[in-house]
Amino acid sequence: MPKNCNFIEKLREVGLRPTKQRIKMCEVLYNREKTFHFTINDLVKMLSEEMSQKISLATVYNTVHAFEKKGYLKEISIDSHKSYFDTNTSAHHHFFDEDTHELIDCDESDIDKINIRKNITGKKINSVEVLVRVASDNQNQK
Amino acid sequence: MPKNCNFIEKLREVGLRPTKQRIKMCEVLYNREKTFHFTINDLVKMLSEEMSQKISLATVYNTVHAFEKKGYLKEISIDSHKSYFDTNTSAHHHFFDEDTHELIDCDESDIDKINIRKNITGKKINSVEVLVRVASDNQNQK
DNA sequence: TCAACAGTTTAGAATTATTATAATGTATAT
DNA sequence: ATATACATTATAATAATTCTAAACTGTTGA
Repeated sequence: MPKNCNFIEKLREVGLRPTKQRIKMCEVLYNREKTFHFTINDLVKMLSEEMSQKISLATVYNTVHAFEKKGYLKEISIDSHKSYFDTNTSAHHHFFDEDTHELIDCDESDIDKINIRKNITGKKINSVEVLVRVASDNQNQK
Repeated sequence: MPKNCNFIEKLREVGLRPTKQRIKMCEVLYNREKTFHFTINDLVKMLSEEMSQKISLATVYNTVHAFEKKGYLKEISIDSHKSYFDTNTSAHHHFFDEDTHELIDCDESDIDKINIRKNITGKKINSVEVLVRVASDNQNQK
């Protein structure tokens, strides 16, 4: 698929140089049907599988954060030990499966709009995010 | 205040030995009007100020996690870089001030009850938590 | 009361995730 | 084509957390 041209343009639009590594990352992240969630570790694995030459860990970190800053990726805080990222950058909520450590998107229709009545003086709301933790029904429940 | 007896009993009830260090931690954490939020770092500082002898960092980690497992503390995920804990273990939501990195409790009345329409087969909901990120109104907004 | 044991604490080493550094490489505008 | 500014790389550094093994201390039962 010659989608790379799109990525080159996309990168250029937001002021990122379309380097080999960034284009490869775009392919891995965005050349797919659905958005998905990953940790840096996941991504490194995916990249090293897809690429002939290896990619530096530092580059993956830098590029992911560059993408995040530009709004290509969203970071999700669930677990203080790992950073999860989401290629779905729109405002949405998540389920987190505590058994498998898997993140699942909530559709907009899954949760009612959240109405916040409290106001912190001098502060504006940047985001409102719901995290629903789920686990297997029968076994241990925490 | 001779509240220590309560702590000794409380610890015993959940099967934790009432050692000097754990009792001290109970005092620092629960001998106060209001519940509060802290990071391990905060707690180490508070403890070293209050105690004559120093307490090992490893002990603080172990004991905090022991408390968490027993339901004395709740961990809150906000930031992948730091673990925040809350002495308020009831289900409630939070504001996070991105300027000061301060956590603020939501009263129950501040947010409507959240209704989740999606069901993950075979999984039960363990918790539903809302995090509202706020920041200064005028300056940078991310 | 006291010995023995199991659970705890401790300091420091190890681990893990992440970030900084400095040299080398490369995309871009001229 | 070339200079320059930005990227990438390997490695070192840092930060938070966990592990380890030895010393210590509540607890239990004699």
